[in-house]
Amino acid sequence: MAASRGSEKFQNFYDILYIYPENGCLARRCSPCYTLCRISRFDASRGRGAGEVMIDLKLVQKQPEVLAKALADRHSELDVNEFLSLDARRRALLAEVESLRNRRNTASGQVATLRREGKDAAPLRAELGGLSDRIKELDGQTAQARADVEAWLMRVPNIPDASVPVGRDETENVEVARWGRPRAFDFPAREHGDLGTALGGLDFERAARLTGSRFVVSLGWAARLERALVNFFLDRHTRHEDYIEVSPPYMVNRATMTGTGQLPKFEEDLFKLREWEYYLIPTAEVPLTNLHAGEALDEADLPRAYCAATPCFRSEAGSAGKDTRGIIRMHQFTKVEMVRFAHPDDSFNQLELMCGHARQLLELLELPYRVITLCTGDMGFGSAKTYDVEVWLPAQNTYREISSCSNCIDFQARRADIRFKPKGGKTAFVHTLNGSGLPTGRTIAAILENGQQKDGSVVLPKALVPYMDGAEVIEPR
RNA sequence: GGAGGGGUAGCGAAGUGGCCGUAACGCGCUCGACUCGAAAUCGAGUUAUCGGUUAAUAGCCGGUACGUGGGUUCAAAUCCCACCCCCUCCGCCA
Repeated sequence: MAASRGSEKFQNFYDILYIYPENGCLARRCSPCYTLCRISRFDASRGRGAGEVMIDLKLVQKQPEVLAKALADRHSELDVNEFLSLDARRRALLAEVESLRNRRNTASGQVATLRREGKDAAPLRAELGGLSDRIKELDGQTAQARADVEAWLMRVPNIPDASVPVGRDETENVEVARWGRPRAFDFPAREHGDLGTALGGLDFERAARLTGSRFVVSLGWAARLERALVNFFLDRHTRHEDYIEVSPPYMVNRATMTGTGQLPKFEEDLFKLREWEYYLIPTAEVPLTNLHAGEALDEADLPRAYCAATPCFRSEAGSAGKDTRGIIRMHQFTKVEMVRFAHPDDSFNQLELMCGHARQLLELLELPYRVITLCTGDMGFGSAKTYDVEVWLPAQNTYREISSCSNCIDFQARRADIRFKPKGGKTAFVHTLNGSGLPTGRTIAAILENGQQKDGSVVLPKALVPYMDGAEVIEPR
């Protein structure tokens, strides 16, 4: 299936990997990620690693360039050779300690036999005296070697799907769809921050006083509009689509953040509690995807869909000076998130479906948008394929991201240990998808800018009128 | 915060130092028998993972895993210590 989608550039790449054809999802199951990143399972509820590191090094030993290429397409700084030496050390230690254990186990069995027969086991016991200490010592070294390997693997990004264009940065993303026509203005379109402030709904000054920059206070119609949008979005997802509404924790532990890929690499993007090993969620994707961490779902339960409206907290480290006007980039914003758990054979269909759900919302809100496929250099860490939906913002005279829909395939499922049991087959990792549907802030920005009139009033989309107690227009005071 | 109970395979649950982790028993699942077909019934099968070997995620050999970590022991699901989570009751509290 991936082969038919595959770009020429990736064709070779995936052909190498067509090794495990039994499960019908060739490219994904054969991706280097599958063989490489069989990272230790951890029990999210307990917040620490519980399993063995699971690595199949053979493929990398034979084809180290496979992973190297994937990393290069991602512009990753990771060096495959570093991994190879780390893992070689791990395996050498493992072989040694395992043979010692074997010796101890057989000898212990002999002691038991001798005792049962009433013979003297003392000499044998004396011989085994120092064995456990030596094993303990080697165990420590092995655990460290394993941790080194694991730490390396946790920083390996997901492998791009064959259909993803190879590219350096956002300039090489590919537009795949466009809906609606940007309105022609017979007056200069005003920026949403100005409009919202003038209409008395947005207050940046007081927010800065309460907290700091990149926060906003919504008042009156703006607060009401935010609530209306949350209800409108959730109603669509739960009444017209198959999503189960969730109200999750807004702060989660370290294992949960690791499960979806925010940690260990992106700690600086997160707000962390000082006295607790808890983090504020940057998106509801984190609690929703981890909802089934450590579980094995019924195959019949797939696909399974959840949605949640939550605040999202982001430090926006590294974006100083970017989007300083308006409410495009806040430390806290409210977003409705969609998450889907899919069968590996079905996940790319589910991506199209879910992206369609996000697009539908914009169409109902009469907001022009376009859809782009992110290239390899612009994709998020955990994603194998991402569509960005971009809404038209007249004041910026451009399309801006309002939803990002990603298929993470088995990347997060492996980290969070989310599996399913196929009928008559071995348990396998599910595929996880997530998408915004939609954030309230950027949606309000788009509604204000696209619906503005010459007198500074804003016409609301018809779909929202019932959610706004019948109000059709936001009037200047 | 205090007292008590609990955490074992996909699920429930037995198991108090070696013959019990290819984990009793039950459910589920897979295959088969019976049946026109199904249900019911009967029979058989069914933990995961790491390392080695290998073309192999097939076999075979070995290791590990009974909430997590540590300790005692030749040997730990089992004994000891600490911690986490769940349940019941008490206290406090939005």
